[in-house]
Amino acid sequence: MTQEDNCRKARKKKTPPEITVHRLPFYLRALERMKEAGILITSSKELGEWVGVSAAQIRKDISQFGEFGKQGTGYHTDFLIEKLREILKVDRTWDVAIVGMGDIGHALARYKGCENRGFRVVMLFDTHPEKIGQEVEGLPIRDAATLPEALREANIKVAILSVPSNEAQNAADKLTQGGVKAILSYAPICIHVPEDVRIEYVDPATYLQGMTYYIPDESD
Amino acid sequence: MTQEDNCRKARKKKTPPEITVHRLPFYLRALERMKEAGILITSSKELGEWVGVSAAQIRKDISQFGEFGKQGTGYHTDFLIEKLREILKVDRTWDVAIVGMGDIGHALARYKGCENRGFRVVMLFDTHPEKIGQEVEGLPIRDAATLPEALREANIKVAILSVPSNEAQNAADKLTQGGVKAILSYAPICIHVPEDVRIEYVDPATYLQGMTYYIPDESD
DNA sequence: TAGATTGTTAATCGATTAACAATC
DNA sequence: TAGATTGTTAATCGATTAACAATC
Repeated sequence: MTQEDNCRKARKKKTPPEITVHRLPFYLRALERMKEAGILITSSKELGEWVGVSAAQIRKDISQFGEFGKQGTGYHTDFLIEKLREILKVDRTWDVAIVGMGDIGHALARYKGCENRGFRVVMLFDTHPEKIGQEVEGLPIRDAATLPEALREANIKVAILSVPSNEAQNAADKLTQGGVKAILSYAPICIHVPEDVRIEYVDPATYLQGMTYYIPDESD
Repeated sequence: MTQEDNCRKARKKKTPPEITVHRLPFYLRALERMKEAGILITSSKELGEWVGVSAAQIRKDISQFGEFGKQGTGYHTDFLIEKLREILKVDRTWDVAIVGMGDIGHALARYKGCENRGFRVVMLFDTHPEKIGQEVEGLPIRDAATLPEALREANIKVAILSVPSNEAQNAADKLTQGGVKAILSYAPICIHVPEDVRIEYVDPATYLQGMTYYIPDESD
């Protein structure tokens, strides 16, 4: 396929749906585990089984971003990992700030699960005077009042928000003022951010409440 | 509307889509905050603004479960809160077990954000001998080998899974053996569970990776 | 070549939105 | 009564699945 063809295609194709982009990290993680397991080449069928998605869905999703497979063969695990990392922009390491050093904030500051997956916690913030100055994992907790400037200076684009609900909107405003473009919020409320800022919600209680609906009432 | 009408309707109506059920906890949380703010009556429009959803969506979602509003008036905040709690089955307190007492597990054991929202952490488990026996928030960390029996005895239906990826499937199997019907997993991999068990994934790195895609490359 | 699997198109399915009659 | 807002229906939009030609 020539460059011209690629161009024509890119023009014709719509931007990939958000729901597709959100599945990519799962594909990436499964492929990394496959690689660890020594699987060098895989198929949409096999990958689908690993991530709990249909083979057609996998192919459709991946093909939105290019032609990374080979007919009759499948996908080279290594190559697809590399491509997905590029697409998701986790072929680099993003510096991350945590705002709100309660239990969740503390845990995330210590958590190593985001390392090697594109993220590194580099700054911690809180508003409580008694917390400011304390160290967690070698990082000092800074005064949240200094947020926008500190983030801008350090060119931080990604933040985790783990403050109480009633402080969340205010803290998010400071984050966006500081140039943050992606926020992971542990507060169970809708936060309003500018168009070019993404926000995702991961409050555990919210998720649990969505599951108890399906638990049948006691009758066993 | 008569009881007969209600019955006929219930028969005709399909079971509410999962995506609707998953929005309900957000509605509930917003309504609780409205109540705190002294808002006694609200509308689909106002609630929609609080949760970032269209008014039509709100009405459609809520009407799946009954007629809780009044034309020309809106919804009584208190009444709708009560109804949503019943629907989501969080008008009671669910005992929760945490499996995997790493940083996330520790944080969730201490976290108070799930209380008053239908959940209470009552049991902690880990496989590491050096952790077993330790206390967190007054709860002993138990041997994960005793999982199925302990859960069944205590009639625990809800669990949080915060073990490393490679232990997640195994731990989930023990949970379902113990009668658990809802699992909140912090491991970034697809876990296979029986049909009557729900599982939700909340790995922070996975969510962050879905957002960095949208951050434009440096050019500012 | 025969078998396998992709990338893509068309068909199906489901969710959201718009509109409005019902009614408080 | 006039104004407002629900619950619901029909129209639109988008996502998933099925099927298959292309091709390794």
